Amino acid sequence: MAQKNPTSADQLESRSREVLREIVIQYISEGDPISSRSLARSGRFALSPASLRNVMADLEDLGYVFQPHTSAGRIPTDRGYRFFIDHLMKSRKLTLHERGVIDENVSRTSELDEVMHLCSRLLSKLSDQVGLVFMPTLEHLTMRSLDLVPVADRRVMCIIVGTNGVVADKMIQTEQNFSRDELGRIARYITSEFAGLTLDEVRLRMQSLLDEERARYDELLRSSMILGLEVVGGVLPHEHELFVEGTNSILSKPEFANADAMRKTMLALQEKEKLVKILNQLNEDGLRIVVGSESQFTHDYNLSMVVTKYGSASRPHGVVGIIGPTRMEYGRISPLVAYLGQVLSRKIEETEEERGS
Amino acid sequence: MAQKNPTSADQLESRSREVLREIVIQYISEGDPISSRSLARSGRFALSPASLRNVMADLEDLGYVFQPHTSAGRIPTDRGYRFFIDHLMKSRKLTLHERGVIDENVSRTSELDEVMHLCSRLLSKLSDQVGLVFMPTLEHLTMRSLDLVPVADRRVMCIIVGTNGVVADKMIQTEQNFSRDELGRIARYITSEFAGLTLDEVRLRMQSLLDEERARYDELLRSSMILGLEVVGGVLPHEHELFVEGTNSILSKPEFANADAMRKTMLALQEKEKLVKILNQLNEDGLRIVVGSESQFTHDYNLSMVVTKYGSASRPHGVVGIIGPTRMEYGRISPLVAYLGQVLSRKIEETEEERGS
DNA sequence: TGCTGGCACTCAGCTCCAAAGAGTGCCAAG
DNA sequence: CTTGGCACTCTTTGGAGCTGAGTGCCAGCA
Repeated sequence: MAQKNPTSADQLESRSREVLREIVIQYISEGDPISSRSLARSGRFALSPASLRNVMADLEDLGYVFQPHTSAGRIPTDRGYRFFIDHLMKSRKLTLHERGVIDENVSRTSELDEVMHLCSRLLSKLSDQVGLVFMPTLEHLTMRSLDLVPVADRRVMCIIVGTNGVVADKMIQTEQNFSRDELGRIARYITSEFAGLTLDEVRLRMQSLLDEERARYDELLRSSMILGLEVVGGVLPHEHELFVEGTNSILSKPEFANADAMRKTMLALQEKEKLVKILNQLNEDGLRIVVGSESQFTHDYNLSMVVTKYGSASRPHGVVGIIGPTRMEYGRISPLVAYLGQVLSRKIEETEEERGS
Repeated sequence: MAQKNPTSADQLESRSREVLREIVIQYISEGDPISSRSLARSGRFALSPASLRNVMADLEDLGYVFQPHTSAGRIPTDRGYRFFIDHLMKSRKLTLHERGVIDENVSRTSELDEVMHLCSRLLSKLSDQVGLVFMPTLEHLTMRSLDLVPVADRRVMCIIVGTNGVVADKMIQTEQNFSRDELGRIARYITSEFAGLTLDEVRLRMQSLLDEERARYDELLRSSMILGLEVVGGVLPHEHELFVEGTNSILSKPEFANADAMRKTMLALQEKEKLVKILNQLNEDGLRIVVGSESQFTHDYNLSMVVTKYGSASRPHGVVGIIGPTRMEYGRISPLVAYLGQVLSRKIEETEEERGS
């Protein structure tokens, strides 16, 4: 019997823990409700099915497992998964092969944008789930230089290079027509004046400079600020960029075998804004696993996420991870995500150093 | 009885034509096999169901319709659709509303890339199908100017502006480190030397210039050519860009209600390379409708396309259209696609003129 | 000759039922 | 506390039977 109450749940009787673990593991690999007999057959318990049934009934009372119908085996609840993940799971190490594939691929690319794209593809492929790489707002990006290139009548292409190697580009419409030389002068001015600040800070200072007395008679200053605000002001194209790769792989999962579940899932994955919101809310460092009902987003859909933040130690950068059915191999996927987080972070630090020198 | 043989099919007896037309129209709107009775009920024929059955049997012999099983009504075959499209279909005019939505939206955007994106969204929304806009290779793009911006150690951002307003950007790795000034000089040199040529021609001339005697001692020339070839040589990022918008909408079509069809369809839509290949093969001008089995791509999937080329009169540009289940309202969708093709073309011509002046 | 009503036939889809199988819960005995 | 046994529940599967929609064909009629 369970002498623990549901609220102080992290101390299940040792036997119950083992049973719960076995249920989750078996369920993850089979996908069917787990019966007392199949637990007994596993050989992991010196107990008869009847005894296991008692334990299972307790686990059900505590809300860790449930039966889809009276005469069926047990399936872990989200709560059961949670407990499994927090206390029972043993992460597998990465295989040499996985590590090799990642290292090799990543070493071949140098452009940061590409690396991120690559990572989401790799994640998707290696985990057979949907890979995510999220590159958060550039508000905190530190500007290293700005370039302005005339493209057409009153149309200017802006290129902002950040200290962390991220490059943002944006097309803007200008009020007046600037010549190539004027644009060059303005860009040099802005670079010299604002390099080293975050875009947020740049925006603030530009605004205040524009309000100052000096802007009245300093033509270069004024047009620079007006143009600059245009650049920094709006949403940059790369902002909130979210790579979602491998939606296919999720289509063949048995939990989405019926058309309705499939449709719902696909629609959910298209709602990037919602996803971005959730990802933005993650504020702990390290690996984070969100199980089904724990999040607004994954709530309805039997979806879970395994994600981690990446970025240089000094400056958090974004979120990388996978999204897939709640019934997934957390033990295999967690180290994968963790490793890719590390790889991305290292890559970013490398680029920063390179630039620093 | 049909006195025509299947091969000279475009001259069906007038009555058969009407029946086929009615079958296709009804089937498109209902989605269920069409019976002789429901044709009779339509009031369009002064004939009894029994007589219509005879006509239908003829149409079946000629391969225009088929029965999913012996005691079911008739469904058009791909061949039936083809005949309908070529000879029987009456295109509806665009509604004021549709026209309004398109005009208003398009007039609000000026950036060409954005316009294309917008068009695929509009198409998808207005047709409730998957919208496509395909921007073909830039090989034939005429270069107006080139800019080179240093981004990091041996990394350079290139911006090519075409005479038609298309802007391509690309990040390249260089052998040596160029200063901002050097890059500026190189860019100016290339622009002055090659503006007005297509990228293909640019590539050729650069290669031959590099092989010339002069390149031995003219340092600027040599490094310009090496860098330039790097820029023009590889595949540019925008090349083959294909916007696919509104995959959601297809998910709720009844023909994809079962999970398997849905999965296949989604997978098909992800295969952009294949799609690009098909789109590239379209070489007729004007509206083109590809029905199911007529194309490699749409073969397996019950998919059809309605597409048209767009671009200025002088220079074809790309392909715009929709993709959806074979059972779709061709009469409503065709003018929509045609109109969007016109709109895009006009937009492109406008940008060219603007630049020409 | 062409059209039509009638009729036999086919077939998908639904409901109903029975049997099988998988599992559970509970109890009494070890 | 464990366990074998047993009754019970519930899903799944398959078959039988019925219904309705539709067809093809034929014979009679204009």
